[in-house]
Amino acid sequence: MPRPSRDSYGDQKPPYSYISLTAMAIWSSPERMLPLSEIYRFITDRFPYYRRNTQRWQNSLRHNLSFNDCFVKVPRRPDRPGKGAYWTLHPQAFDMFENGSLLRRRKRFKLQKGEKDNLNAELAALANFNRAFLARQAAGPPPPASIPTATLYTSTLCSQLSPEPAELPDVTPITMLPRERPRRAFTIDALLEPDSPRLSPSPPQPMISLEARMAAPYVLAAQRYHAELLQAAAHALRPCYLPPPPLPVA
DNA sequence: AAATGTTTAGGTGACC
DNA sequence: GGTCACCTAAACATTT
Repeated sequence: MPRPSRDSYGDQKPPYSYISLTAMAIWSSPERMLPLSEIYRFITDRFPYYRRNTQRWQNSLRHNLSFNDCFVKVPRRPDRPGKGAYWTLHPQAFDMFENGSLLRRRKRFKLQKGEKDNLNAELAALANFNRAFLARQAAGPPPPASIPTATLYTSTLCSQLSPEPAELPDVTPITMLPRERPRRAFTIDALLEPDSPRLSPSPPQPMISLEARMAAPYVLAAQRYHAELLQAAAHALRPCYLPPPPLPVA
């Protein structure tokens, strides 16, 4: 399917659903996650049809973001304050679309109750951590006894963080992914685990491995997000929790 | 106050 | 006719 260029449908309504348009917008961003305002901007930039009646379609779009499990709300980083959260695609939602087409989904993406609860708990913990981080910054360095529970949560991430991931290849926003996708649990811990052997099958199959990597933009974005977050946290907490940096060798 | 997010409800068209 | 995906409207809550 051709990639939609700017104004590719003129004033005509494009044949994409709001879910498709939103996925497209998210997919086009370097971090594979966008705030609502940027999703709006992506759509109005490319599809003049949506420059009119903005209240109507934006309400529908927000409804879709909340209603559909395929979209995941990621709390803002503490160092990027602003209104609203970031939105991303659930990693397991990448094969929603039939034959890589955004025109129609194969089936509705629905998380099971347990999966949804886990995800919500993780994201709530992340949001709590952000709040605690901001409060801590406002109040100055805290005494060690006051580590919030969310720090425990993130400390488990520390040991699992891999180095800064390499940049993803630029992926055309209109083509969705082939079959292969990660099936790991959608918890922050699971996301930060190194790829399982299943994703890098033996004997090695470079194409599948690459596809698998491309199919997990949220994983990479989350890794980057948390690496930066924890770096900032470590920096802020160093006076209390970390040994001083080694003295330079004379 | 405005933007953002959630939820409920009703409707249409395609498909089986 | 039932089911599903999708669209629209609206009321309300939350956040900045």
